Amino acid sequence: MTPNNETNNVTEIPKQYDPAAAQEKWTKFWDEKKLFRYEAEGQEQKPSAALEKKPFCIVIPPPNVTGALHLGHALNNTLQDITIRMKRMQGYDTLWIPGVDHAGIATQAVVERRLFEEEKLTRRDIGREALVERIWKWKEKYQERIIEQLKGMGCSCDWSRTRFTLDEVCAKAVRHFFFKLFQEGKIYRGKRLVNWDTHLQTAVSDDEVFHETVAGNFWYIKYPVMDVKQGEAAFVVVATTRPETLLGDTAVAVHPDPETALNKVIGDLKKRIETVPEKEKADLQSELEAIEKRKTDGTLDRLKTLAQMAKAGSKVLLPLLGKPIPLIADVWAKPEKGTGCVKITPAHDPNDYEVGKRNALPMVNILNKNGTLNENAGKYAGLTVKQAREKVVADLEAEGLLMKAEERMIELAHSDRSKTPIEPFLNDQWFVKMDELAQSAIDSVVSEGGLPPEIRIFPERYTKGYIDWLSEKRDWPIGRQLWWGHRIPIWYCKDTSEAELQSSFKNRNDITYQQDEESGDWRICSQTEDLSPDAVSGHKLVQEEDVLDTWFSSALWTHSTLGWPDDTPELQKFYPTGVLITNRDILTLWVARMVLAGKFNTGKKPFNEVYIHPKILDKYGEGMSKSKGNGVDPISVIAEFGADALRFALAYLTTENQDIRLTLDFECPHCGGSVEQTKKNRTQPKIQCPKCKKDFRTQWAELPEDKALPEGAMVGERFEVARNFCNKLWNAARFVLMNIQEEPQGRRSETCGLAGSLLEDRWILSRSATVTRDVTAALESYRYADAMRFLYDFAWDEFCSFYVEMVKSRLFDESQRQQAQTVLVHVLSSLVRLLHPVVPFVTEEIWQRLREFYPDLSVSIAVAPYPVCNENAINPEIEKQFAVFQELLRAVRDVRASRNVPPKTEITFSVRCGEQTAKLLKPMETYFLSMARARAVGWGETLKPATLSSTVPLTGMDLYVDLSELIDIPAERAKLEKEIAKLDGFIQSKESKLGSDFVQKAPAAVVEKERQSLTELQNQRQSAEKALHQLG
RNA sequence: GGGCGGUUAGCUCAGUUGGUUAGAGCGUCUGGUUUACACCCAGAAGGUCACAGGUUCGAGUCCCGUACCGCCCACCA
Repeated sequence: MTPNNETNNVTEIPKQYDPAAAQEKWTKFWDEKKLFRYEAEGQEQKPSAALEKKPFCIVIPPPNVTGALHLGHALNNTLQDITIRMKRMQGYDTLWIPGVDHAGIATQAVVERRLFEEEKLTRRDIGREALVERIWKWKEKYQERIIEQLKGMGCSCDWSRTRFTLDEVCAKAVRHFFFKLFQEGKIYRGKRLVNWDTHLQTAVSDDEVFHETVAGNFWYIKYPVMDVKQGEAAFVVVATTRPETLLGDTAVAVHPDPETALNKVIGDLKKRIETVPEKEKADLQSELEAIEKRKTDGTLDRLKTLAQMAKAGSKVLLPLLGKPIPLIADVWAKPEKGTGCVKITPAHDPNDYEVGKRNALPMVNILNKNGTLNENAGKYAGLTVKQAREKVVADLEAEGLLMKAEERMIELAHSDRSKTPIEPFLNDQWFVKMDELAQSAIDSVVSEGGLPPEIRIFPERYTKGYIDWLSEKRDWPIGRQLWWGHRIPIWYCKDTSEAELQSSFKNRNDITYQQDEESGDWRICSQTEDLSPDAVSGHKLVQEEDVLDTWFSSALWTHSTLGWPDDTPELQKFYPTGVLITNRDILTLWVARMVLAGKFNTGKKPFNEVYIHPKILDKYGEGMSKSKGNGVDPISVIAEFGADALRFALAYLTTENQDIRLTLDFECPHCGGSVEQTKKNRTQPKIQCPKCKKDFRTQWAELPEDKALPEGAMVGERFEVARNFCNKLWNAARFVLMNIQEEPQGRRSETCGLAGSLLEDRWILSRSATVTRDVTAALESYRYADAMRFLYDFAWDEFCSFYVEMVKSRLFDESQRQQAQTVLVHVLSSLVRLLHPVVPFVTEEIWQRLREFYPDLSVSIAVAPYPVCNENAINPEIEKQFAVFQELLRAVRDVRASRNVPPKTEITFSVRCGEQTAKLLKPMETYFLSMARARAVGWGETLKPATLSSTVPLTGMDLYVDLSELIDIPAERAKLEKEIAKLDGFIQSKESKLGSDFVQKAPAAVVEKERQSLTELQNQRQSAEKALHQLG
């Protein structure tokens, strides 16, 4: 019986794997079979406690609904899917919860920007409700898109549990969290300087601020001293880059003890100069000199006088406004900087704010929310900051109070959203006290008494940053001046009393309230329902306008998605979750807060492990982001290469300490030419192909005429490699399927029937077991690239290039066929199951075709048992023996290729070798014939080369290839001479090594190894020498 | 200013606790219609492991320094 008879449909297997078809088919199949769903209740056959599977849960780092996913997200989700699929196959009860994040600032900004671009409307034009409605629409659109992208990548999430950080389930958790914090006194109201975007009229976070160096000035301004006494200075001079802020000054400060402070700075600087590298010394030295000069040029004396005056209660006159303000002594004024005196503007500078608090200074806000100056600025009210600055400087000059102006480059903060300068602006703000909470999150990652920490972070080096950040224990500002988010569940009530509140809310344990010390107003927090304005009779309740920081809700993600605060079966089963897989820039903002919130709410850590993966960079080494335009849509890669290729490529590149650099280019859909992706064209909706001059569209196409153009795919070498690998696997499976059609032996166990005596069988089984062990270990410790390399090399170099090639002849031999099939199927089955977590579609396709022959295989590879390493099959001796065969085969092929033997010409060869080796290799003769078209004619210790043959000295053997008329004697001689020269080099270095201290000092085993190696080299040299003589 | 990572073949990257002659893919070159696969097969060329010092019998690997690239955090009257 020959393969490929007409009774079987395997001949229909296409030569090329078709990713699109497989993706569509198996996505649907998995969905229909509900393989990725976890059903908590209503299950017909509830497994007994003993049979209940161990739980393993991952919650997705919810992508922002600001836009579609790029390859960075693709990486993140691929790694999660690999992990969850492996766990599922290993028999865990798995749950991967998908979802998206409302991303307050970013999403509102995107929608607002669009509103303005398209309709020239601002949010104030349409109002809170209408804006929020629009953002919801945006969210619906992008959530759908994101979920589609995740599904397209093959993510095995339980889609029925998709969550959104603003949905009811999450909202409930947020309210409970806030209420609990408020009740325990961990939430308070304070002042905080925010980055005010005067264009968008919103506060933006530090992360959304970028600094740009602009040309500016350093102005020296004289503040006249009031009631000058004998020996006192008439002016205090301060230097500033922002003269207009003097309108909000409430003091001028000088250091209380400038001499000591200055000496300390000088001392520190001197110490540093000694330890610092040479090239930095010069700069520091001149800095030191400049500071030391202050002691002699009168600066210090003046500061000392001013310090005295400050202590005596001197006042200065605020220029332009003519307001008396105190001269104060405060350590914030550094005698080594500027003039040594500093103006204090508590409402517009974070440091000044602290000074203001310390010295009980008034805080004068001079800004309106739109960036113009307010009534506190006197005659400057109504001007923009820029206009005010010019006028202030002019007026100061006119009054003779401007001492000088220096030119200087200034780092100016700009809003990333509107690209306009940021104004620091002091605002009322809600805070969470971090002391205890932060400590609990630190404790979780610190190992004590040699025990592993509660939460392990991979790679370990990230633990430090996490701890350092938390150790600062800076209170967490949780309010945002936005409309998109969870509204802070606080209602203000004026002029009431505790008794009144008690009677209004009696028997309500979901209401709690506190009185503001300053204003006497009451703040009422409601855990569940929104309070109506007349909830307290005779008073009007007003809800807080601000919403909560996005991280406040995402901090709850691990338990809110599982149903907290309710004690759901899911929460009981899956919390703490297994691992959190995310990227490094949110380790603090998100991960740390999840730990502290999780512990605060549930008493338990939110996850056992955290894995931080690398960042995807473009060819310029820049991270992918929407704003830069270099974010590549995974779907466009999938369209070109398939989801499996995308996933394999990304996992293959996920190494421990290197970011992933991807060079991607456009492929012209018209001529197929490659168009380089540049910084310029990567944000354009359409591009003209430089070769065929035709236009194609990109992912940014919006206009109908652009969208009508064909899209240029994103191509990259790494994806090609991965696609080729998938295709290789596909074809290996195709070969196996074409050769197993007759009577299958039924489902075999992992080991039985495999104890064959053939070298190649035992070799591939040993290799398969080793790879199973190594891949599993690598994936379990998040070494994805290692795992991929093991699989790639095994599948391609060992299974395909050797085993499949060798097994061919046996498949045609009735007596050997069955054993060959058994091993072949066993190894393929292990291989596809090992690969399934990475390349789910192609492996499912193969699996389902295998099932046609082996019907008792699992219904889907997604729930098939993950291979377990059979330790008994691992045999290093066999692997060594096989390596001898490989060495010889390679040598024969090399002789053929380098001597230009025509491919069809059969050659003969003999091998001088020991009895053991001969016994080993003789049974392999058939493979030399099939794999190198070379016929073995002799094996033995005493063989000698024929005159017209090529000699290749190998490890413990010499290969003689009979070349007859093909021989080129001078060329052979040259080859041998070159070989001898090379060997001489090695021999010489070995001999000198063995003649040195090495022999005494190195471990005996290493020395012995070197001796053997030298002997081997000498033998080889001798063989080459002999062969040279033979040639005459 | 503090912290972290990187520098290995033309390109993109591996390289386990120090131990024979430093690996892969792509690209290049040679040859190939071998019945799984041209998204393939066989073979070859290509490296002062950034630079300088040290420890060691032995350094890509450990230590010190230098240069360059990248990231994070803080600060900047």
